[in-house]
Amino acid sequence: MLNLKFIQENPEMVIERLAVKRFDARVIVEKVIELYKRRNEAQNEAETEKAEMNRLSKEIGQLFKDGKTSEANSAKEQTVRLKEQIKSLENEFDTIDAELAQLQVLLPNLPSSLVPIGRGAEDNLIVVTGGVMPVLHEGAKPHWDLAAQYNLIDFELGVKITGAGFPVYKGYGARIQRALINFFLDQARKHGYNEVQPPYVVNEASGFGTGQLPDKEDQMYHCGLDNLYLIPTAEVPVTNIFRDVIVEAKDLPIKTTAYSACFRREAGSYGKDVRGLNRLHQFDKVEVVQIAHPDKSYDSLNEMVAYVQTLVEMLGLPYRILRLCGGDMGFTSALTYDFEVWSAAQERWLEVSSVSNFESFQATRLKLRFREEGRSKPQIAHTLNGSALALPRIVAAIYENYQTPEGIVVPKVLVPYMGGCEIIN
RNA sequence: GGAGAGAUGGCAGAGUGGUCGAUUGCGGCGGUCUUGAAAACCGUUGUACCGCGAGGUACCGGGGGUUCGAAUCCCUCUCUCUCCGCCA
Repeated sequence: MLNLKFIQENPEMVIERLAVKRFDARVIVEKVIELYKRRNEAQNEAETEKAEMNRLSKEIGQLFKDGKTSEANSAKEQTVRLKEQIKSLENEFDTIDAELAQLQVLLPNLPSSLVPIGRGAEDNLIVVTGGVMPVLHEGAKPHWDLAAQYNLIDFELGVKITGAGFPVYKGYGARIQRALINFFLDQARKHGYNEVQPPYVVNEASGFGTGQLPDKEDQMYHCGLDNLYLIPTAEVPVTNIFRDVIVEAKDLPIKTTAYSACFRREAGSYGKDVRGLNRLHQFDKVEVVQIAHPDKSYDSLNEMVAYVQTLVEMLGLPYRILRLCGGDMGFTSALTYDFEVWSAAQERWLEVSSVSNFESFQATRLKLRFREEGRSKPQIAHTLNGSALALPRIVAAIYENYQTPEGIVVPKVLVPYMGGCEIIN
């Protein structure tokens, strides 16, 4: 979330930048400024009275000690009125403070100056295109047919056990999942990411820290009895490792990776988007997260984009990298690059990764700070994350792009992870 | 699930109504000493908000209460630990 003082000091800039995200912030910003001022006034008055109260209390204590009971008792009478005033000022402060907190979470993050103007997906900027488009043989099939033909994924069985969007992977279909997870984790480790295994269920504070709550609870599965949420991405538990933490500047950037299953309710999705592996309620993903110095966070972002690029290239998939326009970006992001791979039988691009710099937006919520050498005060850090990578659409593209009349060829880098299997048939 | 104990600064651990933002130890930082280091000794060492500043306010798990005054007393919630039971 945006810092209140920052909003108060730069109202026009906030309104202007948020217009890029097609968000009209004027009413909220003006309200924030007004409330902020009133809150400060209440705080100042309350604190003045409290200082007086503290002074009186000490005096009364001393009077009792000295045996001057009647003087002490008359001083006590003075405190009655003070107490009332303090109480009412504090109530006012609390009320305004709560209103401010509510407004504060309504404002999205400011987009970086690199963000293209635009309304939706059609306005995203293609910054890189790579890989070779495959030429499929006659009778090539979409991945859901291939999955059935080679007995790799059983969608109906998932429906029976749980419901739509929870497929059962079988045989080589299961093995290639595990192969991809291990491949991605090994690559991340080679690029300096520390591997962790986080919880798949998080509490409210964690959901708030990364920005899923309070607004997007309908996208997460909720365990009502315990008031916990199934994670929609490992970003949530991994980034929350650093909630309420002050790190040393010399340790930045802190690079963490984790595999997790991800759970998304995907309320409102329908049509061809949900066919096969295109959109699932449970899927596997390896995530990379960085905690960065504010001066260096865009270096981190570029590094992460370059890293994800190596992954799709090693898998030999045709891909493109998009810089998301203001209208298509997420609420919490300042700059986002999406990776899409070509799914040759569906003849469509599938999003497989989203790499974002959140700047101080999440870190402000998380109270994630760093301390510079010397005695300077802690400052808010920057956070970034990216999928590296999300499995289902990668699997869909591999099945479709690598299909031959003889079977599905296993990408070279995965063969060692598949016990030497070079073709699935 | 049953019974009990507890939650204090980076960590350990005192503090049961006032001078306690909090004894002390360890760790960290600075210094003395040393060719250098260690040891020893001395000093220093939380965070947030308000204020140009001097300074003020808040924070001893969260919330509420008693009191002129609460880390300390009361209520409540959450969490942790120990033992028993169950179980991967």
